[in-house]
Amino acid sequence: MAGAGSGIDRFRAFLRDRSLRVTEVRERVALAVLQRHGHFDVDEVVAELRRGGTRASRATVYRALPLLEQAGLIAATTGQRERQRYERALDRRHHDHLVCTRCKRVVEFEYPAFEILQHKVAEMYGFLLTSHTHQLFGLCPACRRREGASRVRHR
Amino acid sequence: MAGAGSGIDRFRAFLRDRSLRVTEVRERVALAVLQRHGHFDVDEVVAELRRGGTRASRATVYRALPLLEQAGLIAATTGQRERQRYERALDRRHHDHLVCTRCKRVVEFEYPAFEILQHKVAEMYGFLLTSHTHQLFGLCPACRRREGASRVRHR
DNA sequence: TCCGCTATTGAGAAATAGTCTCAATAAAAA
DNA sequence: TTTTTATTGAGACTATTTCTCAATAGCGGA
Ligand SMILES: [Zn+2]
Ligand SMILES: [Zn+2]
Ligand SMILES: [Zn+2]
Ligand SMILES: [Zn+2]
Repeated sequence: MAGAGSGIDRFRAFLRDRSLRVTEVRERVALAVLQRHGHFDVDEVVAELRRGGTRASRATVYRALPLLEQAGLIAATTGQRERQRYERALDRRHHDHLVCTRCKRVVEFEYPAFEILQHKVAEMYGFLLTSHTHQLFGLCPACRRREGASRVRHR
Repeated sequence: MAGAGSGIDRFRAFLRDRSLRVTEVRERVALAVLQRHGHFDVDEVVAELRRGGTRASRATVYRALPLLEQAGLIAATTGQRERQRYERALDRRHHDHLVCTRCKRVVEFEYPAFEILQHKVAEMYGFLLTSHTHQLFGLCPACRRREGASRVRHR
């Protein structure tokens, strides 16, 4: 298991790869999150940095975390925060959603195996399951095709 | 398949069950959402009502939708909107989360079948899967036990 | 049916979370 | 070292949701 050191290296490589700058603050944030054990949010990172004598602005941390995520150093544990939406449930079977991240198209899918496994997992940990969120994100067929053209996207 | 009528009845029963009042506005909101076909958000409901001559305040609709959800007339299609959180991903295997809605405890689980099925579903619809959110909500063992005592909770 | 109690409503204020602006700073290239 | 330009910080701003409180309206009992 590699430590924070190799994480930093990977992050630097990631930044250079897309001609982003390897900065003091970005490295501090990277070190801070790599030391963490559990789950954390933006302000916890800011606080951690401050404790270590680095005063980074919230905006900067907000900007850094997605980079660390893209570099594979951290993962978001809560989905993408968007406006709450609903749909009719009466007389409809439960289903989950496949969402195109480019055109926002939503496809509904019904796949009972998921629900069965979810209950199995809950049972395994003694939880009484009451609900779940399950959304798959990706590119829909149309956007996949279009994707070939619109290439690299520097920042 | 039962129409909006039986939905209203069910909603009334739900309200009476917990000594909540069956009001004009709540019924209007219920009717509005039961007519809907696809996904919708709060403001779309407000607009729909207004079109039908009912001027309900956004706050009221915000208050009514969770009731309709609890009554089983509608379902939220986006997870629970909460502050974004992260966790270290480097040198960790992917996992999803089981969250206790009472004490907020988080249990991590790793269950490869989910990821395999997710890819299968994506493929089925021609999507190129890039990420997902998958969280299970319920009561953890400790809170389940405690739940026996703390009963009905009137509003 | 009318009365009284209190839940619900409306309107806007407040809270919450995240993004944007822009002048100052600091990487990296030359 | 100089030049170029990405990044930073601080706070303003946006978007979404929740809260506050006076006015209104269900609902149970007389
Ligand atoms: Zn599901
Ligand atoms: Zn749906
Ligand atoms: Zn997963
Ligand atoms: Zn986790």
